[in-house]
Amino acid sequence: MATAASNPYLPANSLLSPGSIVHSDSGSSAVSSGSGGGGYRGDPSVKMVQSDFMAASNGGHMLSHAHQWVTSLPHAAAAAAAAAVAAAEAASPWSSSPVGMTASPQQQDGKNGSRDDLHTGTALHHRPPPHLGAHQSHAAAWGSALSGGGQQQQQPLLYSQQAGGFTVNGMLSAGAQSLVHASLVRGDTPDLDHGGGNHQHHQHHHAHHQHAHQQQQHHAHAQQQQQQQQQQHAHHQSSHEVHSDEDTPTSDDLEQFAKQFKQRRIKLGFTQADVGLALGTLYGNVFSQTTICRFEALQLSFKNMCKLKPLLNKWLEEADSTTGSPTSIDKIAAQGRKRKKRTSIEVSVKGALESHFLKCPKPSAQEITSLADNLQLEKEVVRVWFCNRRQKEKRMTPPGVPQTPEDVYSQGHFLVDYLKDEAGDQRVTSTSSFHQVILAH
DNA sequence: ATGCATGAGCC
DNA sequence: GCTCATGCATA
Repeated sequence: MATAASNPYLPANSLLSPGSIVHSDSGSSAVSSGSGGGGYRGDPSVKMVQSDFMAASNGGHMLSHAHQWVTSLPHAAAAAAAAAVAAAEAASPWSSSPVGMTASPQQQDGKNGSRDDLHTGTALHHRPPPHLGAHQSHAAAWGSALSGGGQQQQQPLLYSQQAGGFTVNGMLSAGAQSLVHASLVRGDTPDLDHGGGNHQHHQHHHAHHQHAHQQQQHHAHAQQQQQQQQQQHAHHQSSHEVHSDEDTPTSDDLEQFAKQFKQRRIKLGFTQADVGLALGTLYGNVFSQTTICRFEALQLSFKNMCKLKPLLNKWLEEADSTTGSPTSIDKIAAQGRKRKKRTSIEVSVKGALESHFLKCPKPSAQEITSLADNLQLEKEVVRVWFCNRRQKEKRMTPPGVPQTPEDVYSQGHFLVDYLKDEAGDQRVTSTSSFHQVILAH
């Protein structure tokens, strides 16, 4: 169905003057980031024409006409692929892991280690969280993170400034809570763990499983930092591993942590959004509900998970230590980032896209163009769709795959089938519990 | 919880 | 133009 044709977002920033700052390259765009421009939502003053924005932000290519954002597609030409879609949606090809320590996900590779503020608080990594008692079979780690060029980029640190006063210490500064307006503590009782639909708390056993080595042999890469030895040590400590925030966790660690994190978070009565904001006020990096959610669901890349874990871990510690303290949360105005209205792609069209994706995950510009033409979608929309589709496949947890063994069976088999991939990419994942279950099955 | 989108950095 | 981290908007 067509999305609203006109969508006047309200840019609060100074940018987007059709004639002044038309930059066609991303490199020079100083548009976003930094200097909280003020939320466009809260400032309904300016209106702009979408086409202008379009021309300015996307390499300057013009659309056929003004409101081309409308993406509707009447004919259901590719309805046949619908089934495939469903399947593919749920299945995410994982490769098996390289066991051992073949891969070492480097979070920020050396070349552009500009992201320092991440470690602002790393100094106080003290008490190891009381977690992890369940299982541990970190035989392998995800090797996925071996990017050829290592193009890690990091956020330009937005909103680091907080209006003096609204947040004391993120949201849980012990002792300071009194002066905080405890307005928004979710009224829910602090000891419900059904809260936001959290249901999977049981742990399953994993059989140690390590197979199919799939080493990354992209091209010669020589930058290597030592950071994975710790896990090997902890390996023979049959009780629980003791990883400090510095080392590289295994996928099991992450899985464990994510689960525990979610549990604690809910117990403490915080929403994902709260946490995201707290991280911002505590460490200078705000994160959205989306990100927290994806973290908990392991829907981020391994590298990304590794990067966020320390932050969340510290938040957890804080939160745990200040039990029962009401906290404050404030909205920090969203960035003045005018977005194109989300295009809603029809199911039938998605089906078509899916089938194409299965055949060719990386269509050429030309193919994209014709595909877009056939589906009557904007080329850019199609391009982005493929990008997102590819990205989705690289996540830790295949979308829709539940964490419980039972559920795994129901849709597990095709997980295995999709264990294919094109050449250059090795998103090696390894032993994640359910994966093993499937294979063992 | 997720789909579509933005943008930095790389090629 | 791609990847990757991330998020607004929405189902």
